[in-house]
Amino acid sequence: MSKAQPPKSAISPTRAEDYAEWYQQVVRAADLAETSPVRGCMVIKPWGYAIWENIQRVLDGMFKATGHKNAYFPLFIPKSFLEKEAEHVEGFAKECAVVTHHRLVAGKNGGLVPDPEAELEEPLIVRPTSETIIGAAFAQWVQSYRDLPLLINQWANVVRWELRTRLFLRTAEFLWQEGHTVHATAEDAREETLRMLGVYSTFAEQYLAMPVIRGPKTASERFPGAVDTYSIEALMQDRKALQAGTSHFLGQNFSKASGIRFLDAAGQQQLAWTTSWGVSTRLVGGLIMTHSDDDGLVLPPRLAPAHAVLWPVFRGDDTRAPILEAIEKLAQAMRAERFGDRAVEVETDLRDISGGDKQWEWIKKGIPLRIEIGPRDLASGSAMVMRRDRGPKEKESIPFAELPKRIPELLESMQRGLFEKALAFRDEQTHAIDDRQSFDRFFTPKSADKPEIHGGLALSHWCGRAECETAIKDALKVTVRCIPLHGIDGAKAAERLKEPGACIVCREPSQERVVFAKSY
RNA sequence: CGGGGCGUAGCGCAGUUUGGUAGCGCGCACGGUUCGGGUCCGUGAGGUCGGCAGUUCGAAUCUGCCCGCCCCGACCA
Repeated sequence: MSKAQPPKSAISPTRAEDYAEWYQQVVRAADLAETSPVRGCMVIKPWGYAIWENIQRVLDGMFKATGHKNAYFPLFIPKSFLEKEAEHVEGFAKECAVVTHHRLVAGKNGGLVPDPEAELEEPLIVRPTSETIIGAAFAQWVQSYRDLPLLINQWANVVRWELRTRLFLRTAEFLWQEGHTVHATAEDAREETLRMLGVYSTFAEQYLAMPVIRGPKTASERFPGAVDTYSIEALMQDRKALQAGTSHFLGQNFSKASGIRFLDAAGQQQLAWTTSWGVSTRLVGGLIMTHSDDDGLVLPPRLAPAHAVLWPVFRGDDTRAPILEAIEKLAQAMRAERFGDRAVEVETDLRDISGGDKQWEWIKKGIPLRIEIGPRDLASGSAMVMRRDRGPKEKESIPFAELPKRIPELLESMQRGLFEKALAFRDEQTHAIDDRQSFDRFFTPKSADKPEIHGGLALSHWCGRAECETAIKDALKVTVRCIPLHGIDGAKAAERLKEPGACIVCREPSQERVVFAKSY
């Protein structure tokens, strides 16, 4: 075979060539997850799961800091529970896994079949979300206004029988947290809904380095059974929006369905007000699509499973021992430093494989810092430091004595740089569009057969009517992502929201712009 | 679930039209070589060709049914 030329990029195809395929290759090359023998379900591998663990750790701290406690509820939901809230049923019925038997027996042609004798009296649903089963518990727990607010979170897996799945972005089973709270008044519940939206938004921007727009969804995009649904929306590099977290004000719908009542200070029985909110392993997909490049995964340092990897470069046996010693010493010194809310985490890679392989493997895994020590470094008392947010061959020589102390600063600058880059990208792809013709052009690819990356966020006027929303969706597959609450960060787009105009479809008057985009 | 594509070694593929019982590259193991870099040479391990049934002396190859994956739609976090 002809001599293998190093490819121009470590991931093939590139983002521009085939974004969907690029995404899958990044996931694979970084060893984050793989498909499993179970339809629509993924195996999350250690490097990917460690990202999720970091997400969990940080969010869990934020939930506790806002007064929430963790609990755990059953995986199974009796069918009758799900039937209690009309809109909820309609929303989830079509994607539920159902358990009907509790025993298997040998079948006629070998193998196992459900025992007809062991059919359940009432089928159990594998939870697609837990409002109803948690509501039943809450009805018992809440008796008095003194029991409120009740602030509970659960870390769990849920199952939604999706027709088309993609690793992390949409899987049949996914991991998430779901917060469920009960309040004495509508105001308290609304405040909680927005508080948690704020927590998600802070987390997305400070940890995932993923700028988000927050605001309420339109009626058609609401969670089944919610009075109001709020979301954080992020823009991916293919210029499609990703709903990265949701927070719902459920009004009294689920209290009514589950009988969550309490006696107020005046001794009157009242229906409670509830909320729910959640983020899932989808955040990992969002992280990947926000920062990664044609060489693979790029990890924001705050959530990276490890911050740096050290490896030796040998040249002859006489330098071996002192280099290994220097590696170990430097790793220890680095581990004594802190970055954000945890110790600096360092891997050492002493595998006897070629330096090039090692280099590219860690690039594809997205580790923030790669550090190597060879004979020349040893002689000069320094190490070569390479950053994942710079070119693969850019190196900086830093003396051993200074390096550990500089790690937090380096990581911080990378974290900030990733956010700023993502923000600048979003700003570039965000446009105020006022006429339908420009709107259509914006969302129509030049090549129909093999659509190139196109579109972005359109800030346009909308009259608020569902039929105009549907018209856009049917024509262009573009939807209202949300109605921004606090404007949008980024210079150009910021001040264009709260101004009067005419609906992009029907030209009826509108008081503010909303965010339109194609989405995941 | 509709349209399209595809299932052959861990990964990427050839072989299927013209049936004769499996090959290439990468990866993996070992030896050497090289090494501030995705080395090069050699040796080797690894496959019930998605599954079941049929046609046939003989099936990766032909026929039927089923399963799964990917892309585009509908649905959705």
